[in-house]
Amino acid sequence: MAARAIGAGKVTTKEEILDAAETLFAARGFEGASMRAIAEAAGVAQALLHYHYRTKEGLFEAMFLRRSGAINRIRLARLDVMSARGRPSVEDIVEALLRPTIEAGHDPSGGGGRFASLILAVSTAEGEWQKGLVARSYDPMAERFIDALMGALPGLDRANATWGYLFIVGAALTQMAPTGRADRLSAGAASDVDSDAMLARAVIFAAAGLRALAADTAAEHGHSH
Amino acid sequence: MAARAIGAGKVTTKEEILDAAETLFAARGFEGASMRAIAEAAGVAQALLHYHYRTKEGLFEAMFLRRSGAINRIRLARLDVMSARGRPSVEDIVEALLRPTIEAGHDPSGGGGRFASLILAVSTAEGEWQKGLVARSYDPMAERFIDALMGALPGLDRANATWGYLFIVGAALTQMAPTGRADRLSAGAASDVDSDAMLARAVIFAAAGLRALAADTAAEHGHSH
DNA sequence: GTCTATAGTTCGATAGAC
DNA sequence: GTCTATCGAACTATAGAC
Repeated sequence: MAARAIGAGKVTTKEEILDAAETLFAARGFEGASMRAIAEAAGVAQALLHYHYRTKEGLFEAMFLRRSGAINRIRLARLDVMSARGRPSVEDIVEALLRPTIEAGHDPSGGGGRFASLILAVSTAEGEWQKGLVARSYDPMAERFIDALMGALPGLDRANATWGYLFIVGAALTQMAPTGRADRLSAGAASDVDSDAMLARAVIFAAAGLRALAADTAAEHGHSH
Repeated sequence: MAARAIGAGKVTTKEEILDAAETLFAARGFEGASMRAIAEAAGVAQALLHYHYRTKEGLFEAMFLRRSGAINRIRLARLDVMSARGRPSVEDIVEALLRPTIEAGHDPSGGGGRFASLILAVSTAEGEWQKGLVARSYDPMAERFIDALMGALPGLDRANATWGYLFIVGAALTQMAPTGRADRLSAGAASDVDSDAMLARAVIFAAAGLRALAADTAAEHGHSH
């Protein structure tokens, strides 16, 4: 039925503009997507984009915060539910972290699985406003998940929990964009279209990696003290 | 003395253009970096870029293939040396895969640690010529490392070895770009400026993740047959 | 809130002198 | 091989009618 995953009520013009912006920014990058092309994709005049979002930068920020906010609310809600039931496992935490972004990719209104590319582009950009956007959007959520990882793995210190968190997000995000590389390199045995299979592997991979980092931390502390 | 890491002889104008292109493309992306800005950074007239590389796309390809070729030659040479001495460990394979890209980041002539962002941008771009560029540059090397991983971990099938390879590359590449996120999220306990510390963690994380994927493969085959 | 029209800038690429 | 000068197209953003 393809119900909208963001916003409950009627689809406004402002949201249609954000949808078009998300698709085009994800496909062509910030500089590669023009206001003209976004306006055309949204079926409105170009001047309307400036009326609603002032500048191209403003439009990008609004688009980015809408999607990242929706994803992070789901992530934290799942973490809260799990924590209320007792101490969650590493696997549960990793799944709560990764699955909402994958499911956002299934949302037909949005970038169609390409929001992951957008996050990567923004986080590696050099512009100050883009670094700030990443920090505002993701740091509070990231800190909560890093804390949760330390809670699930006694012996994992903050440095290793942070590395682990960043490794997991980097590993998963780079596989969410539909590049076709998995299919080609595995001769069809793995497919980046099958995001559920990817997620299952990522959880196994990440949980084992985190446990190894925790064991290494404990070993080092044992040696030096 | 900051000797050049690419090319042995005198620094030609063509190479100076490639150096400037690498820095600017990495910092601002393909559309964000203009031929004007690259020419100015290289200290030559803009028309000279077109004389040597025909189009902006041609310049980008030449720049990308120079650096990726240099990195991949080192990777494969290390893998060959290790393989000649016996069966290399998972840790050795992962280190041979990741360290050359980190060391390319130390090369003062190049993108200064930002070539990693460039690889991420190209691999997640939608353009056909960019996907083709990634395939030509990296697939043959990737296949050799996937084979090596399967050789080091009996029980790891091709699908899991491919996922593992892609997870490792994605996890490491996203941490090589100097975003400052590690410092901020860990309150200074981890730093993305210290690439050696990052590499040590990445090797531990990746090796454990791969072993877990191998164990899972074996368990599945045991169940279903 | 939405449109048409356009100002002002920057872009990739080429012509042609040296 | 390197330069200056410039063309034509595309860009962001705004003015002003409805």
